[in-house]
Amino acid sequence: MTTPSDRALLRWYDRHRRVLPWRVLPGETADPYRVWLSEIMLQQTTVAAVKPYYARFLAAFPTIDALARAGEADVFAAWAGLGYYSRARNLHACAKLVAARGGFPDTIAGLEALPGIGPYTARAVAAIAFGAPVVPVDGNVERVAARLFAVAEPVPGARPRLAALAQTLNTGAEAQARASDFAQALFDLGATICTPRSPACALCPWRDACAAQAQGIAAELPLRAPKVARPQRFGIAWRLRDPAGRLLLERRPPRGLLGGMLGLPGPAWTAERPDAAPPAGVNDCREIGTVRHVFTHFALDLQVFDGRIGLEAAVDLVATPVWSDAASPTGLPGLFAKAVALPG
DNA sequence: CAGACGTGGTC
DNA sequence: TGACCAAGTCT
Repeated sequence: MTTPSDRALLRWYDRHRRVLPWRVLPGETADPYRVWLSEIMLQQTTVAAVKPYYARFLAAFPTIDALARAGEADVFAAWAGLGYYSRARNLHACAKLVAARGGFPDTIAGLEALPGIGPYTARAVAAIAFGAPVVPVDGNVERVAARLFAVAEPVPGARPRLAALAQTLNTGAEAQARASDFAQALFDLGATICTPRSPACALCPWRDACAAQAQGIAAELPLRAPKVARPQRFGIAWRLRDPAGRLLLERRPPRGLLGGMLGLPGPAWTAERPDAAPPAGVNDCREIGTVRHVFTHFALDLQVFDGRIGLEAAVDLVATPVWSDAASPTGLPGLFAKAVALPG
């Protein structure tokens, strides 16, 4: 067993670093706005899923000022499909604050005080955009640390210990001098070598320093607390058109599930299959099919119905009616995009 | 502090 | 097919 060498990791990074849209090339200066935007999008979200959203977002909102000036509905529409929609609300609020103060704060405390920025993102932006010598601890770094130090305690309980161990990795002179590269080297190591299922230990620059590799348990770490079962829920969604053929949508409440997003109207979702009686003022009701959708903490069977409705009845049915002229409206979260796309 | 909070890809 | 997981944060 050796000690994990910051120099060895950086040498590996110089040869194998991923090229990503939000990542600058060697010698270029990072733009805090782009670093921040990418970090928010990447929270609990894969690189592949983020790439097209990042490109569209940057085209629509090229600067923090452009984003700050944008309308809330446009920000939500650009985020639709990416999930965890409180990120979009906090993103916009954060942009307004940062634009008003003339730029991002460059300290961890200053960053963490902003909406949507927690311990991880504050350190990621501080390291990547401002060169602060800190180790942002995400799922990748947690996994690397759990294996490197053979931590057998399960997460999330082991999180504080893993974070403390991770901070010991950047104490070398090269890691201090190249804080941005060092943080991203840890991400890349976790994403391409020290992967969750079948780690490529033979290719790892820290192979000789890895306690889990020495014990032959690298692939088993980190241990996780047992998951709770996902309950099943049922719901109904109405695809109602007015006499002009426009589709009735509603703006959902700002907080909670799919908060702030557009959706199809329908009764609250329940643990039992609901009665599909059409609301008052709905005519020519017809069942189209069922959409199955899995959220983080429950699964949903959503029965989809078509029908016709008048303008007055729509106001009674929906708190905030939004009429869509488009044949297939965009800007909907995944669940309602599926329901709208259901052939019928 | 444990639970809420989306979605799509992988094995 | 289903369980797991991905650059977490908020309450």
